[in-house]
Amino acid sequence: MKPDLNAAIQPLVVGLNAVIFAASEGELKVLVTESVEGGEPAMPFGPFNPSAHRTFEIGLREWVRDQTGFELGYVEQLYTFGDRGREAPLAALAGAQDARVLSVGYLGLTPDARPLNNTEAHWDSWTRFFPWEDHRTGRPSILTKVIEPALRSWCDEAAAPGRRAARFDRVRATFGLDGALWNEERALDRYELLYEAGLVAEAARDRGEPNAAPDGMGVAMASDHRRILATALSRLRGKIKYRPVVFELMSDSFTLSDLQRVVESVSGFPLHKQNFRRALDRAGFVAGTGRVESQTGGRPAELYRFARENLTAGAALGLSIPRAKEG
Amino acid sequence: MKPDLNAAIQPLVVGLNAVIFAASEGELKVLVTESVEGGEPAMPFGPFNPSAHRTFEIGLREWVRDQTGFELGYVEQLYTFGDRGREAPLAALAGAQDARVLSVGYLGLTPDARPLNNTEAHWDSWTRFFPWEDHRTGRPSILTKVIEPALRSWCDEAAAPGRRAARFDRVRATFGLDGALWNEERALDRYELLYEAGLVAEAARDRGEPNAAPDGMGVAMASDHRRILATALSRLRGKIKYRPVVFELMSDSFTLSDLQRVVESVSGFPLHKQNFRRALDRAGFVAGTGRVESQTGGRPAELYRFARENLTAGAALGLSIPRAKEG
DNA sequence: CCTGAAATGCTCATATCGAGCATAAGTCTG
DNA sequence: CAGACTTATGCTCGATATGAGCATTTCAGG
Repeated sequence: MKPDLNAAIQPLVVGLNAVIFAASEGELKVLVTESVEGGEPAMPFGPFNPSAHRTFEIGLREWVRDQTGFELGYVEQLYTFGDRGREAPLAALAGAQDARVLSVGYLGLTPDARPLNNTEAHWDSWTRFFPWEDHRTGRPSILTKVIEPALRSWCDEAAAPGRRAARFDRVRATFGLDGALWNEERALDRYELLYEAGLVAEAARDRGEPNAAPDGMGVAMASDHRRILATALSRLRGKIKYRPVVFELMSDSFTLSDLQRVVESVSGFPLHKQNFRRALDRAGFVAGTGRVESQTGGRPAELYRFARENLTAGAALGLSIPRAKEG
Repeated sequence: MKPDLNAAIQPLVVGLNAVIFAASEGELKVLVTESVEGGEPAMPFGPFNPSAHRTFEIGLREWVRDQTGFELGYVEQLYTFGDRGREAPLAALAGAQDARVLSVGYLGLTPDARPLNNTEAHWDSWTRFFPWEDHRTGRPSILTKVIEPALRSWCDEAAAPGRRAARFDRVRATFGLDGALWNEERALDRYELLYEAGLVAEAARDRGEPNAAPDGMGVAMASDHRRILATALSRLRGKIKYRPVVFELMSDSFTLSDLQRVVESVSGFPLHKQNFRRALDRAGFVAGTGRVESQTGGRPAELYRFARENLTAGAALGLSIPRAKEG
């Protein structure tokens, strides 16, 4: 009955994975490193060195600094990935053999996409990896033209009628089909479902089969990095609603339209401008600075700043996301 | 620049930690195992064996089955704990030496506190460990009599005036002092703050000092298990609001008062009965079964069941928590 | 000075929320 | 067996929040 931890000392490597988001020109970007051997893009990751680092976070910050020259700001732990089968692609990337690889994923946010000190890392819009998640200019055509038909036939492929129905229920809820609502927070569920249905390139790759994914399904990433990115996007989309984390993505002063563009880029939906402002106002998140920004193309906009001092007072710490009618 | 994962192969043990909640008689209970050597209660935990288990979840389920005879139902990953300093207490518990110990914490929910097949594990109300979190019958006196004064003087202990103010802001927001609202989801923040302020027994214990915590601050647990339990409680309190997870704690049929009691026990607050029902109703989460339960002490209550079939249809998947005025 | 583009201000109908009153249907007590 | 008590359940009302859209303001540029 007595647990014996020593029994578990086996080849085991813990990696740290960072999904780092920044906003530039109203677009949410992610820090991407081109992988060394494969042609697939990856995100900053590296070993956790237990003798050097007192905590994961310390290790991560050092790691990211070394690899990208970038100093992390806000950081939170995402998820720990430990399924067998992650080794192969990671070993290819990093030279580790015969060891089980666990990764602790972290989400990092930072005000702006500062230039990087090396050429292997760059900022990329997340939409490259998840084109079906961007509804800012209407429902993406890839959904209607490719994904929905493919998923429907994937449902039909199931053997038993019961399993067909179960598959379809899942597809329906996840992708907002047949009247169900599209929930932007379920980005991870959608990616996992697409993987299961073989509609993203990683699915066949991980089984050693030739690519069978349709065109337009976004750029595949090394190992399970795209899954980790989906985890981060889902988390951020959820968190933004109940913690004022967007401001971690903004610089010191910004116009309300800037802020709105960033929130839209995160959530993937257009917002109703007036209602967005009203909500901000009520929450007391922002305070005017008196200065204005006149390069707006129209009436100059007042510059605002994040009103940290009001935070403890207010009740709700979330940003309401007043979706506009799609368009 | 090329990451070398092999460099990180060092004594490293990954443990799995399970926080298992069940509801019995309207109380949320947690599965507690008495630790073998120390006198402190612990929660089921054990090594993750990478060669035997394809995923954490599989390892965890097996582990819990062996250790408690209990079959897990709903399970979700909580957090991975990796700070240095966790080894000492864990080594004492489990005989591991000289290795860095990481734990992947999991939250498990199960309908009812079934009897267990051994005497080392039992169900315990979470309130034993966090008495300050139970506001069902009003603000707990330990808050007013012990915690608030102690925290205020902890604030004053800070050297610089700026640090005093920062401490107080944190205390105020975390514990809902001076007009700020008590947010039940911040149970983890509260535990961590109490730890930092030396008000829970673990704080002095981990530094090898004699206990300095006031009486009534709940039962200390082995290693950082109480922190993990706080993480689980926070997570559950949050999750209940946007996913219908409460039903994982209910048996097949239940009265609405049963359900309400469980939600109250989770959130630590009394709810407004009529509004709670209205919200349930609107969300379409429950369906009447026609049968009634007459052992209520008053008018018999209809028995309801979780209406899984309505789930995909509805928009909001959360349970609204209409707090009643404290009392 | 007229026009287009944003920014900003305001209104209105509707939905939701917090609170409390009222009624129903059992058990318990004398 | 009536009346008290207890819990379940139904319903209403005012206060707020939300979704939608119209109106006005203030720039830049011809």
